Order: sequence, then structure tokens, then C-alpha cells
Amino acid sequence: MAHSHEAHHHERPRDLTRNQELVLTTLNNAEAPLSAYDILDKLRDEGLRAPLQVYRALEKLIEHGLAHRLESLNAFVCCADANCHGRASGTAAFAICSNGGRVDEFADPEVTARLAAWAGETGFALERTTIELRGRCAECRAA
Amino acid sequence: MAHSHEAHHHERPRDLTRNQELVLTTLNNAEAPLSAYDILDKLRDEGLRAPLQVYRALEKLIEHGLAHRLESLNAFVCCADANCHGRASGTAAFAICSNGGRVDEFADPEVTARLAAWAGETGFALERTTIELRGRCAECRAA
DNA sequence: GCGCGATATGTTATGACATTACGCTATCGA
DNA sequence: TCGATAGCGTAATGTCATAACATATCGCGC
Ligand SMILES: [Zn+2]
Ligand SMILES: [Zn+2]
Ligand SMILES: [Zn+2]
Ligand SMILES: [Zn+2]
Repeated sequence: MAHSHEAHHHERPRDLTRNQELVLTTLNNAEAPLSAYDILDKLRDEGLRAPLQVYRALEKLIEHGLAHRLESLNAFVCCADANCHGRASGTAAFAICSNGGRVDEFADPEVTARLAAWAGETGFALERTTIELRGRCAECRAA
Repeated sequence: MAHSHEAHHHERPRDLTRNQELVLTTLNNAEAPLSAYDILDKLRDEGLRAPLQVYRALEKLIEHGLAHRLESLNAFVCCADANCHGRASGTAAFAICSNGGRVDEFADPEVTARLAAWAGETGFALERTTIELRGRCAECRAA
């Protein structure tokens, strides 16, 4: 509706509210994915009291491409790929270590292309893609 | 209630227990993914009372490749691809319609290969892969 | 048949994850 | 000033999943 000339459509990463900033910082400092309740616990001292405060912040961060939800874990990570919030990215994929919980984010253009091709052939209007690999990372295998 | 399971014609399932059979049948009859609690509700008349009875059956069905868990939905579908329980399958992918809930299972060897290649390059010991597409199916778009 | 391990089952209680509903406040532009 | 939009705080509730424990059943060597 309100459709004025508008500046640009890329998001300003630093337009974050206090809660969003707190949640993003928490994710950035974490070495493994955090559940919403994990995040909440870490932010009690900052005044957060209810899950919804975290979920609302996460929703916005994910919208802006600053964080991701890992469906197979019911947990969240901060984005590790500048392309995700910059320009059109390939679909993000995540390799999740079963041992340490370490998560590696990557994008494979060929995978993205093949999935898009399947969607095109079958008339499926693709909106969102989840790709999650489970296994043991190189580091944990060495140890 | 007698167990008349001597003659298993067809290469359908292996020897399933009563609960596993009930759950599989329920999934087969469903047109959309079902949550464990959905399944439980449908099987109250058969004597099932607790979530765990369903989860245990699902666990076995998934082990045998007869059903799949959709991580982004916290729900379950029966397998629609004979290759999943027959031979070495490519990684299964699922296109989930946001509208009707319809799920389409497919496998793209190239996608499987690319992900395996990434794992190989980075030393990641791949155990399990989740690929889920969200969007609107052709049928719903037409309507 | 008997003993025994492996597998499946039934029940209760609890834990973990996520959302609905309501009300308040700040901001911004018509 | 008014109404729309967005964010925030809180309580209650809804949804998904497992722990812990007790029984039952099957297969098989003896
Ligand atoms: Zn990213
Ligand atoms: Zn690891
Ligand atoms: Zn399958
Ligand atoms: Zn559809």
C-alpha cells in the first residue's frame, strides 16, 4: 500500500532493535546452534523473560538473512555467508556435526540450479529450501 | 486378532509388528503429512494410547525406509519411492506444498553427487541428508 | 519344555519447542 | 491530532518428543 519512491530494497543490517541486537550477538558468540530457550537463558540478565521475545527477534533476523533456523535441530545459527544477506544467494546448505554441534554453511550453485530445475519442470513455485547434512566433521574425526 | 501373517505376497514391507503396520497404513491412507499426534488420534480406536507407541513404530518404519520424517514440518509421510527401501537410493528430497500440504518425493542424482563431493572435499563424514522444498504445487497454483 | 537375551509393548510423567491472545508504547506521516 | 504500523512485555496454552519403569513375547540353545 504505502508505496512511495523508496530508497532501496536491501536491508540495513544495523537497523536492529535492542532485542534483535542481543539475540544476534548471542548467536555470534556461540560455537554451536542455540535453541530459542538457550538464547533466552543467556539473555535473562539483559531483561528478557519470555520465549516470545526471542522468537520475535529471530524472525526478523532470519528475514534479514542474518540468522538461519536449522530445522533438523530446532535451533538457530547466525549466518556465516555474506552472500545470504547481500545479494541473491544460492540456497544455503548446512553441514551439522553430530559430535561437537559445529555447523558449516555453504552454497552449491549446481545444487541450487538442479532443485530450481526440478521445480520448473513440475510447476512447483519454490519459495524456500532446506538442505541439512548430518555427520561428523573432519575435526571430530581426527580427534 | 490372530496373527495370520504366514504368506506375505508382494515385496511390500518386511515383517512389521502390529503397531508398525497400523502406523504405516495410516500414513498410506493420508493425503498429507501427519504428526505423530495426528497418527495417535487416528489409532485410538485400535487401542493406541500414548505418543511413544507411535514414535517407536515410526522409528522402525524410517529405519526400513518405509516412511520419512519431514524436519521442517515435524511430521511424517510414507515413502513414495521404491528405491528408498529397495536399493541404494540417492538422497530423497521432498517438495512440500504450503497450500494443500501435498508432498512430492523425488531424488536427483546430481544433487546427491554434489553434496557428497562437498563432504569428500571437506572431510565431512556424511550420514544423513535432509532436503525439503517449500512452495506451491502446480495443482494449487492452477486452482 | 526351560532358561535367557533381544525385541516389542503399555503407561505415566516430564521435558523441549513454539504460538495465541491481550494490552501497552513509540513513531511517522496524512 | 489521528490512525496505522511496528515493537515490546507477560501469561497462558498448544504442540512435539523422550525418560523411566514395568510387562509381555519371540527365538533359540539346551
Ligand atoms: Zn547464510
Ligand atoms: Zn565435529
Ligand atoms: Zn523414500
Ligand atoms: Zn498444493
